[in-house]
Amino acid sequence: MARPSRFDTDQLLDVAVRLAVASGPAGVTMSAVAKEAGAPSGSVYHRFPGRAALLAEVWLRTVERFQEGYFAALESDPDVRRSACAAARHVVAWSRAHPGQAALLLYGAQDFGRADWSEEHRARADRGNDRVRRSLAALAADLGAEGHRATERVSLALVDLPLSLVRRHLRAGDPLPAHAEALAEECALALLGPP
Amino acid sequence: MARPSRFDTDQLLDVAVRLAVASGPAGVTMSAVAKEAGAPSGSVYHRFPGRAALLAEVWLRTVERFQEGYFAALESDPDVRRSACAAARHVVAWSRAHPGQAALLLYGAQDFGRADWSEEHRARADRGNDRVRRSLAALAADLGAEGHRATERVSLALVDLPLSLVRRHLRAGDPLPAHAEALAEECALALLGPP
DNA sequence: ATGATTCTAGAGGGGTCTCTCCAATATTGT
DNA sequence: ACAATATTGGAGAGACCCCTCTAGAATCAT
Repeated sequence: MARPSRFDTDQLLDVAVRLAVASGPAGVTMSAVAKEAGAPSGSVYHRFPGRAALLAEVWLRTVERFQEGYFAALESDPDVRRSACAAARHVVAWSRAHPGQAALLLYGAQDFGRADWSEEHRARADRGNDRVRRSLAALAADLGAEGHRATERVSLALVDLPLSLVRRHLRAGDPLPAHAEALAEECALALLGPP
Repeated sequence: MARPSRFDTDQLLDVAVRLAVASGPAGVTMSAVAKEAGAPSGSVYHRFPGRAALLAEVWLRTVERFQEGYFAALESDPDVRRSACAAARHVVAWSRAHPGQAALLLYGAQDFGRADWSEEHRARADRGNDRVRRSLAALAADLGAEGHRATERVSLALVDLPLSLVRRHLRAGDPLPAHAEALAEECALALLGPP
């Protein structure tokens, strides 16, 4: 029904990921993406109405890809503690498998200009965040510890701490060591407390 | 011996901190600092040879101010576990006392353009990092657990996890809750394992 | 073939930022 | 009073970036 595209959305987003890894979110400019993809700026603006939309899409695509497996891990086992371990491991394993996108995950939505996003993009981000929050609260409840504070501790164990482990190595430039998944699991179990 | 300065270094760095909190490291531009301080750009360039130097100074000043108390906490008690608790608490307490500078601490040197820093600035950053690494390794040894992996776990307990706790609240925009220090301490103890 | 549609292609305006440069100015030591 | 000096004050060049706009090319449906 029309001319075929030489530069499709995913391809441009891949370029954006590379640029963000190399120079941070600030390095993801419309002209940098165009140059790196070998495309004229017009093609980039044809796909994305502006820089804010590009940044939103690259962030949301990455987060949603990560969360897909994360949710699966969180409900992977009838034994809640085993699910928790799977979730902690998933953070590390996914980062190992996708080091570029993992580097993005270490930033926050704010670093990708959340304040300038469209209403839809913000809603999409909130949807994902809420889902994570609810899943972690449910897991905390299943562990027998309810309340805001217990959920906070579970979040630290299954999200922040594994991410910190990843950050520590990616920031230093070296790949994740072989024992990283095991370490994330041990730490998560220690934080969840005795059964 | 000369005309008195209307804009001294610390004053300009304070402005830089405010800008970084508001718009991230990318918002710390020479012209933004000048405008926010009510100074002409020439005055800013008189204090700092360029933007890289300004970013390095604002980052290093913040980190060094934080580390000052952190080292004291790490060696505050003959009982190693008590020192560890003090260190974990310090991260949260310092962030509570200095929310602006704490927001900077959640970034990394790379976000402040480390790649463009002078040799001196980089050496200064390395010196601080090495000192932290050594202190944590010594503490790990005192706990009876030696080796790379034990040090990594101690670092997670006494640096990354308390920082994650701070990040979680600052990113959301709310102040640190009253129980934050206690939570950091509990989590740190859980990660260090049984005595 | 023809028109409709989708996309490429890139020039250029308007803005911001970094950094340089020079004149003006206020203070101190003598 | 006067020279020395550290600093202010700001204009402006050059680079980069965001975005708009127009022209044309490639494809599909009829």
